[in-house]
Amino acid sequence: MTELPTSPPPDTPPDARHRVLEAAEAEFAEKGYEAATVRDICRRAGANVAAVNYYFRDKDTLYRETLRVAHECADGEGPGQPAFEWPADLAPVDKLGAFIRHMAMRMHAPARPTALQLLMREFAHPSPAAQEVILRYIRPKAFALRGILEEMFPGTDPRRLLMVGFSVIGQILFYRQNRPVVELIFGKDHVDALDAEMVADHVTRFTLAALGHGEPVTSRKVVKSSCQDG
Amino acid sequence: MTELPTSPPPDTPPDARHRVLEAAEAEFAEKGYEAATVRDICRRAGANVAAVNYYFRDKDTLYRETLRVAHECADGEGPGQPAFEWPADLAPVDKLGAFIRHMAMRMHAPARPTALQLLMREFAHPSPAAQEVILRYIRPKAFALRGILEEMFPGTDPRRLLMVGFSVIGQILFYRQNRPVVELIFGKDHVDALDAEMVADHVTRFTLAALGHGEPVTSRKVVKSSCQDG
DNA sequence: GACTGATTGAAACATGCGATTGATTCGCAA
DNA sequence: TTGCGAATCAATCGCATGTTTCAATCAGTC
Repeated sequence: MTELPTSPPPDTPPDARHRVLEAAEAEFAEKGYEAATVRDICRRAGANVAAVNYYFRDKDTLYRETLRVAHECADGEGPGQPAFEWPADLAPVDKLGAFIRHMAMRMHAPARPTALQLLMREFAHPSPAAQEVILRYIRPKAFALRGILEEMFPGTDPRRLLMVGFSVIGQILFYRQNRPVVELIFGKDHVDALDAEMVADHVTRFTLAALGHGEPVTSRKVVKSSCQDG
Repeated sequence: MTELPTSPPPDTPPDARHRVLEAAEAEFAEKGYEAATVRDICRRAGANVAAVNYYFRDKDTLYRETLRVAHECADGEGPGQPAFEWPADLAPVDKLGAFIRHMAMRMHAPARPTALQLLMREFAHPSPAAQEVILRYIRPKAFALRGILEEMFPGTDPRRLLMVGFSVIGQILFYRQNRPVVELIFGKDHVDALDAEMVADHVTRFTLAALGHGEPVTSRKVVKSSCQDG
């Protein structure tokens, strides 16, 4: 068990270790752990097959490390830092709206798409290596949402608030987790038309209406400007 | 390319072909296509490795066939048959409630758990072999929901109704697709406490409130009688 | 009982995988 | 230049996988 070489601080041009790490992120995200091969990863990175053994110990360690940096780079938030920072005097209702919009944006146009793709894969079928990542990545956001809901409805049954939170997150995640199926059924065009802004707006209104704030979603009609559909 | 042997009608005790098919369903559902091996499948089926080549051509064909029967057995509905059949004079609002309850039940306690697990795996990361299955399995349900919503809100912008449908399905699917993550964050006990009945009830009230029917979800508090509330 | 086709069994084959080796090259200080 | 550790490379090893083979066994028929 010798010491593994680590990369220099990120001021130099991308060295082999970084290239392998990025290639691994892409390959693992696209194909999953089993289907991705170290040969493909190294070919993609322009490195030799031995690099994965030289910089990381083996495929499994490479995967864990890839998962770790993906978690750190998925969005700009480092671990321990507050997940969201609004003006503290913001009304709870507006906090909820900001939360929804924030999450919808992050799901629709993440800072690092392949990283999020990899994490989503882990969330669907968590490997034993993913527990820590899951806890650090999602837990704070879940608790932030719960805090908002508790602020909005103090004294409400926790199970109810839990399910309300799930309703919020479930609505947003749907567009991410089931996009291929939705595109297959309704056509890619109709799905692409639903950008992050529309989704965020809809989920916010749908949720607030369900919670007794604002009017029902179907009361006001969408203004059909130039978009063609019946 | 010779003819593949097919099974006799299902009146005989489970023959090798059926056993392999069932074992394949379980293995593919648990591990995914790549990680599942034909050796494990055959060992689980109590059959020889050659059986997969004898009854099916190869692993890929076995997978497609497994997917096909999983689609047929996931719930009692055959292809072409109407996905839902209520009294036609049921009020649209009640149809929506029935749809939600039906789907929540099917997701929470499916007739054939491993089959649904396999299908959900395909929905998350569709393989080229899954398109037909997806179209036949989900499409009718999606259209049924859309029909209900159109009936409830005639003349509403289709995109809006589409997103409303996604909100409904997203809420329900969340409990299925993200159960491991939720259990990890909030604890298995708290999640197990949310049975299909509670989920169906919550999603129905949440959705109807968002659509202007019924009171907001947080207006009435849950009566914590013993454990199960009505 | 002997023939025939369907089915099963154990063994082997070919391939691609992850992992490893040992030589070679590179960067750079002495 | 020389020397030395870091980094890279082609080549290979052991192994698990999907697939194939072919003989053995079974069920039914004549």
